[in-house]
Amino acid sequence: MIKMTRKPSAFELRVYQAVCLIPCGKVTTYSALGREICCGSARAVGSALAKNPFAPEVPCHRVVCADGRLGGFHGETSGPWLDKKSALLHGEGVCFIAPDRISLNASTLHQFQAPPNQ
DNA sequence: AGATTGACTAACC
DNA sequence: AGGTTAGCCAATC
Repeated sequence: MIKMTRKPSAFELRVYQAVCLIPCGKVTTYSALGREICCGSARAVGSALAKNPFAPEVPCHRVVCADGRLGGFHGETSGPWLDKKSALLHGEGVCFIAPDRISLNASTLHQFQAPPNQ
């Protein structure tokens, strides 16, 4: 049971909102998210998602590690939920290079900022 | 208020 | 190529 004794902080809400913007079939990394919203520490982002009070509302499964691994899901770094995360990403058209690894290509990674040059 | 942990990342060996 | 160490930011104890 995830602790939700308090309402999410502004920082966490920022993370949830950013994740919510990720379109289907694309993913983002904790660091990329952190850089976009505030700081650059993926830990803060991951920590926020770990509490994720908006489970199905926020497509937290679209957030993966910078290495291309899935990272965690439902507050667990391993388990049946991780399998679900991979299944969701695969179902959305994400390119997998391994059962637990996805291809972090420009087509797979979602960019928050619109392309500056085009 | 201080110390520890956490869905991370990059560097080093 | 794989395991360990150090760095970061915010939340929780």
